[in-house]
Amino acid sequence: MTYEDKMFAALADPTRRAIFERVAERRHSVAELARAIPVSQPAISQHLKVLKEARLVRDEPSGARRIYSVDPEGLGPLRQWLERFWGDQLAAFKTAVEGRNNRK
Amino acid sequence: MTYEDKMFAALADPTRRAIFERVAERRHSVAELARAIPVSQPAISQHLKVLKEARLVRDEPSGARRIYSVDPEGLGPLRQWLERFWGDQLAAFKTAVEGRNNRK
DNA sequence: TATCTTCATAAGTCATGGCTTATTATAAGC
DNA sequence: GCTTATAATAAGCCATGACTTATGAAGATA
Repeated sequence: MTYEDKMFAALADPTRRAIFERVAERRHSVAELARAIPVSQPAISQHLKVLKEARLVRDEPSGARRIYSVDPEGLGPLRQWLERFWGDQLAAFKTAVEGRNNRK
Repeated sequence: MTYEDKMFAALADPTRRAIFERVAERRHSVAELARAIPVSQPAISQHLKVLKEARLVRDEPSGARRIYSVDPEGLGPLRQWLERFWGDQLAAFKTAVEGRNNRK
């Protein structure tokens, strides 16, 4: 599975996106996330594992805790993917408008 | 389920992304997509339904065929979501670098 | 009208994924 | 050293989702 696949798959789950969004805001320990989000601690750990394998978050030990933070370059591939289509989309919009006009 | 949820879920599947990418390039009929992508025609239709409900593609009848094209504004929400984090990501990168420097 | 094409839907199968509880490992604090 | 806190992993459950074949509806073509 490519990283692109993993990234899209990781962001597909709402709970996991919620975790990512919190981590993006500021670094969190697992327990903090488990307190903030209504799923069990193991569920949080499992989601973090998926996010980590998609290179969206990093982790760092801090005593008994493990601090998760955003991988700074994590969303790069998503941005690149999006930009591949952004120009195309504008072009498509243009031709769509033109098509509508021609049809009249 | 919100449109944001639907959009991320729709883009999570590789086959469905492949369909979207082809449709983004140029408009396709269902049969064309079924010829190009190694799944059955019903599978294509099912994927297109998901993409349509996520507002990523539009369809238009053309005789017995049905032509699918990109919804010009379809990726807008994804772009907005991404931009929410892009600044944060750069900031996080900055603080990460600073943290590394301070630690030395 | 009869046939062929195109596409959507129905129904069923199978794998995956998100969740839980139970358990274990490691570090901190008394 | 013992207990408490933190987090990862294991095992199992259940819903969802991606696919298939079968079928039916609607338009094109003869």
